Amino acid sequence: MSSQTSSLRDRTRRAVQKEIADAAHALFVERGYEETKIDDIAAAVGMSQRSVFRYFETKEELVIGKFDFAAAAMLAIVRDRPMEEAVWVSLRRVFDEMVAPCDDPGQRPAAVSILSVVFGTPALFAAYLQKMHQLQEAIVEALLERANAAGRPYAGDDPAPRALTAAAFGCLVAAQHSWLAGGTTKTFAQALDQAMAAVRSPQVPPRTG
Amino acid sequence: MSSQTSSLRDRTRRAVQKEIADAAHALFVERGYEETKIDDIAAAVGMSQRSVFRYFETKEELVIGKFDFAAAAMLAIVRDRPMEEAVWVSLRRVFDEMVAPCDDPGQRPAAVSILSVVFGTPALFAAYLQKMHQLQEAIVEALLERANAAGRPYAGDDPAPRALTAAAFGCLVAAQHSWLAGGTTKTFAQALDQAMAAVRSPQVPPRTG
DNA sequence: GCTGTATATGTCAGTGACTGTCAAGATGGT
DNA sequence: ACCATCTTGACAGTCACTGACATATACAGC
Repeated sequence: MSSQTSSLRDRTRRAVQKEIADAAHALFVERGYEETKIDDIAAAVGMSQRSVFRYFETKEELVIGKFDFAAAAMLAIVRDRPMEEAVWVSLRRVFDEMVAPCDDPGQRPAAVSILSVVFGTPALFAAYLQKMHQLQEAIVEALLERANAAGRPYAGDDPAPRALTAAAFGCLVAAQHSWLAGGTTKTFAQALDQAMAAVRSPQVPPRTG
Repeated sequence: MSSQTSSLRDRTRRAVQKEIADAAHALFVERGYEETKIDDIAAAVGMSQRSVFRYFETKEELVIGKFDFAAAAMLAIVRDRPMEEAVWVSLRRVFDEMVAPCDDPGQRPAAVSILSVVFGTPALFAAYLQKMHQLQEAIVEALLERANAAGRPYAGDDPAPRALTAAAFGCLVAAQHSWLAGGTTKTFAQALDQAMAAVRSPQVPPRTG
């Protein structure tokens, strides 16, 4: 019952998890998500089907589980941003966690292939939207706490924080869609900034043609 | 091969569909979605499991298929709104199709029970988000066509229409969530108006020149 | 009425994601 | 070396969903 932050067993577990996810990812890109059976993934890593499900609750988690890492970092960002900062700006900073892998030359190919599979597979996309919604709820919670700490709490039934966060996530997904559809020519940061500016332009709207 | 808008067979098919959906709905509310098997629904309407799947592609469609009706009406609204109207306002009018059942005393109990099941069942909620996203895409398409018809088309890569629509749908879902969580005390129209106002509060008409 | 064609339905077998269970094996601490 | 704990494979089972085939029912023309 050692409560180490990272025991040996924990580390090996993470390693095996990564190995399975990588093998699955490769197969998904190669043959497609639906066409790849759990047995194929199990065979690729030399395990039984049952053991794959001991590391991932569902097939979808093999792909969208990658966003769980970002989730923790995003919540930390909400808390660390200056309390006076406008919510919309803080949310944009939160999304930097999603932007980074897409615009970093090293991680970009992997990020694009993941997003392509997600956006190209209805079942996966539904799971992705759900995960974003969970994340959204957690961020709303963090925003409420931040407002409390700042001494200006929201009214109990004020829909503003939830609505703003939902709108921002809408922009995030819309930006991902546009960015992928446009052949990922510009940076994802640009696509996201444009989308978010279209909904809530800063004080002075930039020249609109 | 009669191409009537509503042949006898079409009508009986709709009737059977409604009968199945109603039976399923009752069982879902009574025992819960996951606990209700397709066989239970089939037995309730005196059919085989196979026949249920001839009327509904998936178990989820038994619930969220109800939104397909609204979808067609919503697209019509986009097209019928004055072309000068701000997109955000048109989207609010589009959502009237979702508001009506929630605020009409006659349909309200049914609407609330459906939304409760959807928001209370992760698998269903994921499917719901996906369906809203499909609807969203269709509405973006309609907005683009409307802009074309008005003589001021969007630039090919302008993320504004998609971002605005995504943000509006975010508000819709957030409002539904708040409305349900708050015990449906106020009207849903109020909840939605508040949410959408929080994102684009005083709709300042863009100074184009 | 009779017949041919299209549609609706039941039955059966099968796939694939996922779960519970149990026994055997590997591991880590003492 | 020993024991508690974790890990694994094997097996059987559930449930959503699909394809195939046979049968029944409906609707047409004659």
